[in-house]
Amino acid sequence: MSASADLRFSKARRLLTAHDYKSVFDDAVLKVSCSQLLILARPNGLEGARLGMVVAKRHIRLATRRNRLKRIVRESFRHAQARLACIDGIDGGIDSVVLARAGADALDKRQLREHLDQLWSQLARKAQRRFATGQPC
RNA sequence: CGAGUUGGCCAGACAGUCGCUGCUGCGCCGGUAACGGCGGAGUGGAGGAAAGUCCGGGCUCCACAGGGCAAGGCGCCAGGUAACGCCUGGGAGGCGUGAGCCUACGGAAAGUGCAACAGAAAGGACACCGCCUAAGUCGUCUCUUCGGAGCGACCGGUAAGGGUGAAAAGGUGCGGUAAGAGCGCACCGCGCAUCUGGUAACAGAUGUGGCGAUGGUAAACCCCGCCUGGAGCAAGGCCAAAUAGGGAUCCGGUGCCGUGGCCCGCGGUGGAUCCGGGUAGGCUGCUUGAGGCCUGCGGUGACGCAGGUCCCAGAUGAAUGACUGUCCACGACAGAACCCGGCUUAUCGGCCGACUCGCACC
Repeated sequence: MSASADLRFSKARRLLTAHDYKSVFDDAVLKVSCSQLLILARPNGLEGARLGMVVAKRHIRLATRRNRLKRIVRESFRHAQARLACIDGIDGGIDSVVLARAGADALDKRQLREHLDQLWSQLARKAQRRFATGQPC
């Protein structure tokens, strides 16, 4: 099957351990954001993109709102992952961590999806500019 | 029909597509195997509060002879329960026309404390304005039938009335009296005794006391009775890379270093295996339970007993979502994290049962 048709989101597509998260935070060469969200990312050298999330209780108090936000982020990543899996100049996909800022739960789901889709496009373009110039990773 | 009380139930529905996760088959790959990975199928997948973490248990580890003290909690009576601060039934007091609702509801004749302002006085009544002048004393007063009478003062009596206050020392009425007073009586209240009903809380009746015995406050100290060891699933158990240091056994026909003039010896150093240790990580605990539903029986009820039947989340960077369409009442509060029983708080609406009041009609 082709990567572009793959909309699944198995465990191979997620950051699972504290190590995975730490390596993204320590080497976040890519960064895109809006007022409610921040995405840090780096190439992972693996086949396919991976997603992690940090939604702090400090910023979003209610568990229901946190769950809702995570679901929306996962869903948008699921649809956007093909763009992050094959980027010119990178051998493999990129790891991303989505951080929620205070007020992220004030957006409705449609607004959130729009913001996220924009951010994923920005991230793909940035990655392409950063690495397509021949700079090895 | 309207207004209300109370008990219980539901928590948008359906279809399609794309996803997540537990379980059970299937196929392929790796592996001696246990098992792991990938693909695909079927099937299960948040709540009435999952919440607050306020109580009570189970479970686990630690501690523990017994008794006392301290500290904290609870507090009408009886029952239910694994247990409770919960629930049920009953009593008492309060609220409501009523159905019903509310109550931290033990003790103030063991002690200590507290009560602003007002008021004379706030706790063994010491009376401010009043009321009274019977008994006693006095008078240079008035009258006199010469016995006294009146008036005034003193000595006193009193707690009816006024006023203050949240509260003023039983209440109301009649008698009584100089005026008054449980001083006497009737009824009510209160205390005590006996009897009756009730398991009891308590209620009723009768008698009795004469109420200066016993004002309030114990979510003030306190007293009495009962209860309570500590920590929590990051509990606890198992596997175990790495790494520090450790123990045992074996191996070189005994190397190297030290001690020494040299040999033996002694100490250190090497390799292998095993033990122990336990970090990262993984597994387990982890969902079959004081379990749900149905029927019958016992009980006013909470609930209990018996039989039948069902298996109904188990994630772990953390699963229930997204999109499209149709319909309607246009969808609130809100997300399991070891598990139960409660309480409390949040909440759009809807459904069912029982009962009360008002109006209309028969």
